[in-house]
Amino acid sequence: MKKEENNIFEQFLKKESLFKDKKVLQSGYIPDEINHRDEQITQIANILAPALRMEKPSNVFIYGKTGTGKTLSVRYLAEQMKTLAYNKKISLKIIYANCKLKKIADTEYRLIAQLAREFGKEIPPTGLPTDEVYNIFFQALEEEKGTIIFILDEIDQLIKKAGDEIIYNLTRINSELKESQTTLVGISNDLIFSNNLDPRVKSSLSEEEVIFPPYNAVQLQNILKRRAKEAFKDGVLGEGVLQKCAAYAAREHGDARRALELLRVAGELAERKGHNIITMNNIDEAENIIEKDRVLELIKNQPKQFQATLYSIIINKNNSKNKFIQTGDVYDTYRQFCGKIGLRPLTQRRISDIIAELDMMGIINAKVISKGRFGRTRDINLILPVSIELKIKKILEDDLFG
DNA sequence: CGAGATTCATGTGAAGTATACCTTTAGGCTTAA
DNA sequence: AAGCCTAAAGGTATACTTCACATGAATCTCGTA
Repeated sequence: MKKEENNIFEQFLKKESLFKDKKVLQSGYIPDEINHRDEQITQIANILAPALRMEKPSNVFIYGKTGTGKTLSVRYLAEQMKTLAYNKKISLKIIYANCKLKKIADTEYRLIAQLAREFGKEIPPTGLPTDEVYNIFFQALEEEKGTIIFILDEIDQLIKKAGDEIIYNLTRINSELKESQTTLVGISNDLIFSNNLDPRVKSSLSEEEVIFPPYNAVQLQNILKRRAKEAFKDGVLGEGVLQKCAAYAAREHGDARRALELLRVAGELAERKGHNIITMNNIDEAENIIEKDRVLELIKNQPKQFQATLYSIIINKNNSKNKFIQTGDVYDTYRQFCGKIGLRPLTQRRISDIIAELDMMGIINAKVISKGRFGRTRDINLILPVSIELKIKKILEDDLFG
């Protein structure tokens, strides 16, 4: 421990970064130009353009799987419209809300409250009658005196949880407003979910529809190439790295977001190891890390009861060696476990729901099956690699006992 | 032997309860004139 | 007297519980060949 050379961070600084501009690869980044989405962009632009002439644009419904550029394209257009409106002094407000974020906009109340907050209204997280929130919201809209466009991302999640009345109300608000007009832009990952909608809602929401098809491997490569050029310094990309990245992502319905993340993490990995070139191996490692991080992060943020339930499932899997884990078994271990750590046990009814939710999150795989004479149950499986499973177990133990 | 009844272990829907938080309101206290 | 604070009253959303009924295929039952 003598001089600055021995400072551990000294080495870090000396090491030359592979990145030129890392944020280009991060998820919120909006590039100047969007590849392979010209058709969709002009389509949406044409639909929304009337807003700039103070006319009401039609509502739009946008479909497409994750990472097909929906959010990106819409935000890109929103930016452009905002600047234009600002320059020409047109009264136009565009509000973006992601309905998937828990505790922010995943129920009717929260969504409306969140939207109202965008107008600078103070809304408490709970306590107000929903009508009241609607009133505040309505008033905020009226005060705006102009065209307002709502972009509701991942709207399918919201509707699945809270029903389709919200959308109905939102579309109807428009006819009651005097000074302002609103347009809804719904973005959905789920292509078939609109079939379950109330027909009234469906017709009012999808006055126009735009579909974002998945990128194919070639398109992904182009996107990656363009971004990589801005993000990395010259010559740090190993042979075939981009291709591999693209191929990985194309395998999963052409998810560009994933491809970019893969590339970024691979870059970080290579950098941390002190390599000055990114290799195919880094991509493989990145793939593992991303998946692991996603799951671990998800699990860490779960409520205690969810964690306890998951823990019981893992215990059950290791103990019984049964090919099938049943709800009843899980519940038994769960109860015991609750006693051990002093957690008030929930009913089986609730645990059943929790298991279903864990399934939705993709942490476990639970299928309802009937076993004839032996009743009916969920057949629960952990779908994660063992390496992650152990880590999860550790995290849960830390969280639950600590 | 096969059609229909039975059965099990849990799924699932509806309605009720507990909790946490919100606003409003009224009474009591403080303060300034 | 006006202003401010506090506690109580009245209300809501959400997570959870309670109750009751629904499921669906392996197994049982029993009539029939």
